[in-house]
Amino acid sequence: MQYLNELSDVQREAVTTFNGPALIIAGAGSGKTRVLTYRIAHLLKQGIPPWNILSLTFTNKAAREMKDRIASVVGENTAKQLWMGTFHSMFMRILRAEADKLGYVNSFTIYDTADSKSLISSIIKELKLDTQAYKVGEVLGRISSAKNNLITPQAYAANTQLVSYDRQTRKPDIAKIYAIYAQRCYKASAMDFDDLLLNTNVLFRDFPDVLAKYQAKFKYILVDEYQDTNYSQYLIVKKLAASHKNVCVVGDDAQSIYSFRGAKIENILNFRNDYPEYKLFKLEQNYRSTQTIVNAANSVIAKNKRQLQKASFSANAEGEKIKIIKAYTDQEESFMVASAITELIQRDHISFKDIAILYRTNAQSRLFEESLRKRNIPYRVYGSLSFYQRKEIKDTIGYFRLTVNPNDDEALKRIINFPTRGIGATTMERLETAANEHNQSIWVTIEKLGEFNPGLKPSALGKVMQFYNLIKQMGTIAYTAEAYEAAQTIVMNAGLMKEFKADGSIEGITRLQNIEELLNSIKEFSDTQKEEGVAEVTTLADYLENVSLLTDADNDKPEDRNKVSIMTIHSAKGLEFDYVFLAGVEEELFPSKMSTGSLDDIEEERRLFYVALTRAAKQATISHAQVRFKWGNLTSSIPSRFIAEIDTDFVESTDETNESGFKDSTFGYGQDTGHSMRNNPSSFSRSTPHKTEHPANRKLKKIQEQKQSTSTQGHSGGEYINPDEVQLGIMVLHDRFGPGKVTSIEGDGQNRKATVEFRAAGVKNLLLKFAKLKKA
DNA sequence: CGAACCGTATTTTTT
DNA sequence: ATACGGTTCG
Repeated sequence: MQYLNELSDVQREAVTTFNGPALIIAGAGSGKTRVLTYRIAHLLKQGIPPWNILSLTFTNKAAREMKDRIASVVGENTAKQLWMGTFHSMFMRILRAEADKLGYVNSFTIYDTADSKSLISSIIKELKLDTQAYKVGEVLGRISSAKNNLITPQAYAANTQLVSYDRQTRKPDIAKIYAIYAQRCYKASAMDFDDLLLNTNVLFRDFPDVLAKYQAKFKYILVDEYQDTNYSQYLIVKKLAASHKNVCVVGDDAQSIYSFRGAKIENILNFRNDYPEYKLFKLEQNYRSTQTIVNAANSVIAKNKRQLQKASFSANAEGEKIKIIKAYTDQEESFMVASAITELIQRDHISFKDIAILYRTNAQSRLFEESLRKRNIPYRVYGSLSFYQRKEIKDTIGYFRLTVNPNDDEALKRIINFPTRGIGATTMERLETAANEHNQSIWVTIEKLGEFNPGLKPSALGKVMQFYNLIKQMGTIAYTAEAYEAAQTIVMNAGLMKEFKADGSIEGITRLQNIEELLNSIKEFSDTQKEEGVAEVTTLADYLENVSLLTDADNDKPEDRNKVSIMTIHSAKGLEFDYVFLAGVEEELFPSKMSTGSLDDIEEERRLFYVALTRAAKQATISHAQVRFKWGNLTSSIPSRFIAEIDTDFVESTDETNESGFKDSTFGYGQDTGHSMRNNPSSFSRSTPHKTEHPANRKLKKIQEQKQSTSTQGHSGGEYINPDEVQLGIMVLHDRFGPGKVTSIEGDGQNRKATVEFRAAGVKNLLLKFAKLKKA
């Protein structure tokens, strides 16, 4: 039991006490993963067969890494027989085995968010509802949260609270949409992400013998990130553990950041009620971060009301204080962060892989990409647009999906006219109407054209039949042929290669490369399957099962191993980096504008901030900008309240920094608001964010107003700028410290772009902003 | 039916 | 700004 020596006392206790319910409260960096892996290794060493252990993680990546670590203790052969993965992937596996009981084919499709949205959008149009009132994302959100709380369409319609809420928000027909949506998914033999959990609950509820089977199978259950489980997940675990109660949950209430997805922090708070005989283990020592970082993070999270008692501490070096980068604009922020990274690399010889830039929203990634690229710093962006969400990949996979499950209407609608084969809107509308009338998929409708009689024109009919035969002929190979060959054949026969090759543009070439990458990944997948002896022949159907739940983070390429990581804080959960740059820490961005409504929302944002800080092992740097481009407009921002909430002992203070951690000497908008920031620094931090408009912004707005009014040209030298007068070197667009100088003009006539350079006080002379000038 | 054009909404976070 | 959806013209 060599591994037991590598653990602290509490950790060892948590590893070796393996019977009965256990709650492990694991603060950030407390060696949680280590405890989980050793606990499982320990179970295996006790002679528990791996297939009796169910271990649920938050991401595929976490599962993979944990499996590897367990393999190094107990051997690969044992480790790979563990049931270890995300809730979604594990219960998908069970649902595929039991699909017939719920009336699905076992090759059922997984609808991703895009599929769900597209289906909901067509239902809204079908019902002739106001698309302004019924926003697809919102409707999906309502449906999703209903599902996560195990509320069926019938139950939804009968739930007075939900219905009256919908009525109040002028969306009385959500129940109806939900019902149709569920029905359509069902007839397409498709499940969305939430269905994987919902249907598992249905399965366990309606088939007690099936539940009993899995209860007996999974003698030991472990759940990671328990604070981020939703009701649906909670209930699955509860049911499975009901007889033996060997359930070990690990989590940290301070890191609960997924309530928008239905996660219930109560699950971890209420564990003691469900299992009164539970044992509690508190892992409070942070082995990851410096004392400064841990103390700083603690000082912020202390502001939250709802939390379990826990004293997180670090015995590591004190470390450097948290740095604050105050930038004038978002562009400058990215520039300064890139400079700081360059310095780390050149002066301190830090590896790229030990550095991360974190932010609140994906949209912030672009500027950092640009500034890193300019300095030749290799980086990898996680999240944003995943490989699998690229159009060409979705189109190609659409063919695979349709051949595996022809009832997959969303796939069919996606590709029936791609590449274009003359099947247009009218034809599709007729087919869909007929399909809906008979409550069948579009595919079945095509098979029964004679019977359903959608009234297609002869020419359309011919084209539809041609498409039908194409897919039909591919259908057989999807289940029989080797995945890679099948994929290649389909890509060729569908005319996809021809379509992609025809486009010689840079983007077109990238698309082609992406398709090749997809095909390679299929080959890789079936090779691994063969090596592991999973199956003799890996079919396309097998591949699809695997790919449907993959995310961007799962697509790790070897060449990405030493790069700076750029990602949202949410995706950084569970990761750690020596140096963390936390960017865009401004009011309305972080905390998000959407989350400033209620105390609960703010507390979740604060937990998110806590997660962000505690990703850093050696040093955290926080940056914020005063002016940011948002929807093509300059908007001014004030530093986030969270910066002021950090105990000042842990924040680096420069002579320009006041006690709340902000420089007060740079850009105040005193002239506009009537009170200068310089005289009143506290108004910067705590008070409600007041909208002070940046002078440059005001000027820009005027230009836009002018653009819209066809009559006035504006007067030169006055408040308006006459586009015709914008020439190199002239001064336009005042900021507080004076006018900006036009340094370059691109394009001509209607679409000129002028680059205007400002000189901001105390800040280097580097601000570049442009105004798009159109002739009125 | 398809390409080109125009107007509008978009930004919270993800399995 | 950009991407998407809707409309219009060929």
